[in-house]
Amino acid sequence: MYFCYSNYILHMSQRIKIKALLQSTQTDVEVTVKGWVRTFRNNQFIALNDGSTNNNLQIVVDFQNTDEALLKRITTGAAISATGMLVASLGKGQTVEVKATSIEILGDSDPEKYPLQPKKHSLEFLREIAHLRFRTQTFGAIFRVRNSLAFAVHQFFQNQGFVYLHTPVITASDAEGAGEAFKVTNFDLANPPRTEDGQIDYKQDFFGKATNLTVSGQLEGELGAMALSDIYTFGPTFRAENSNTTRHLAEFWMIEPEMAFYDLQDNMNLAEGLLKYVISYALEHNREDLEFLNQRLLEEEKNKPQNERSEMTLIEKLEFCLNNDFERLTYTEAIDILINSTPNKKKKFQYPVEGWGTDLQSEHERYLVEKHFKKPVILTDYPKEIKAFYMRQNDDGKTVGAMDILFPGIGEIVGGSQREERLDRLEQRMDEMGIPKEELWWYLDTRRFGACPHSGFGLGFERLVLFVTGMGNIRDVIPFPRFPKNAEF
RNA sequence: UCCUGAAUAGCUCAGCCGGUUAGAGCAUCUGACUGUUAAUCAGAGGGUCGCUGGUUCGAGUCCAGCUUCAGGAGCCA
Repeated sequence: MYFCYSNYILHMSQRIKIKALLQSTQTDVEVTVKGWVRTFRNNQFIALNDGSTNNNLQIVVDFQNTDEALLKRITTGAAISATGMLVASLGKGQTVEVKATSIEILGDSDPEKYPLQPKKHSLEFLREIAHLRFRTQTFGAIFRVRNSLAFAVHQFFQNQGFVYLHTPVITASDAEGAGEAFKVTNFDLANPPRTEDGQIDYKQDFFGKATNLTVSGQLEGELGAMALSDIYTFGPTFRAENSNTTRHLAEFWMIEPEMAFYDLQDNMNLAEGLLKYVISYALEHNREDLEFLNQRLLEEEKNKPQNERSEMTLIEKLEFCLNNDFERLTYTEAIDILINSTPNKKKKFQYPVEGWGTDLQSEHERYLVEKHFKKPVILTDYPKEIKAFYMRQNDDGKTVGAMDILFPGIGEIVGGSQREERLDRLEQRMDEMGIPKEELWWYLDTRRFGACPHSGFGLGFERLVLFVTGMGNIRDVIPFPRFPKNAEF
């Protein structure tokens, strides 16, 4: 249904979303609202929320003229429908309220059993009741922001003529080396068919070969880009790593654009542009939610010692991110900075930075982003030994055209590269790294027929949501997180 | 997977050097009050102290193993 706010008010018989109502300037009209009771104060005031906004609508009940049995059923968590006059509020804390003429209980909520109380709950507890945590202010705000970010991602790419490409969720190639994959089979696991030498006989499996859930859509994405020019994927990705951290999930959503005729600079420009676009979109369209999350973070950090608190509030951090260019430097330059850094000289790093060639540890990345530059950093041109086979080899013979974007508090949010388009160089690297060329014949075909310079990257969607909402644990920014020992709900 | 820490009422936590009947705040229930903002006031109910074993006259407390959770590390997005 297409609508504007004034239309809303005219259709009195219809249910009105609370967001529209609170924005309305019209009062003294009869309205019907439906939602869930957050609290019922003083036998008189219902704080009603329907998820359209973080703010509650106050429903005033004439308790002296209302059936007592009905009043008893207005409990935290109950779904109700309320009809009454929208009036200017007599109390403080809200501009308008609804003076109810009738209240209907749509769904009771037994207060003895309903786990959510009108009080602060720990994020750990809410994680255990993830099916109900949407009903809290924090999670309502998080998932509205997540929604906006997802929409903005599509809008950013669509505005530039990118094609949204659906790469497969089930794949046969495990050659990418992007992490442990979950196996996909319809064998009876207790008794799988075996070959004569006792190996599991995947020829008899559903796909006639061993298959797994995708760990990346990149290789297929490249195939699309070699005809459509600019594509992006945005879908679920699966990693069977035994990762138990605040920034890893076994099932997460990843955005992977691939662009023909893009070099590494173009690639970085696109990634930085994307991040800034979606952040500004959220700031514009989710102001109230972000202000709530901003406040939540301030409250949380009150309990921390001064030196552990953020220098900027959440919203300041997001705005700062928009108003400053990301710092771009090479891996080699980063190593120089780290070697000469105070913590390295004072041996404060757990892993001392001794020289060129090793991968950066989290503490090194954090130093660069949070202490040295104090803004997002793009690191480029890593040693080829620590990067994937498909990255374009630089002329120096030791580095590749990789780029990682590091964000404060998150670490790596984007990982990408210019792709190696030269067949001989690519095959040579695959041989060196033990990647089976036969399995990836279709990938190599793009280098045989009309190869061209091209680039792409992967953006971890939940890490983006983590950054924008200021939350600390990735398990709190996806509705139902999957991680080792947990696939509840 | 490794390191550190934790697990006590529905939730958040206290419980000292091992010692009688395990406490508080909030929530819930009952009553009072009725323009409240996590309402307030009075009262009540609510516990296999994560699980299994061990030490001990005696274990919420000490020891071992396991499970789960949190934070950090690795793998990465």
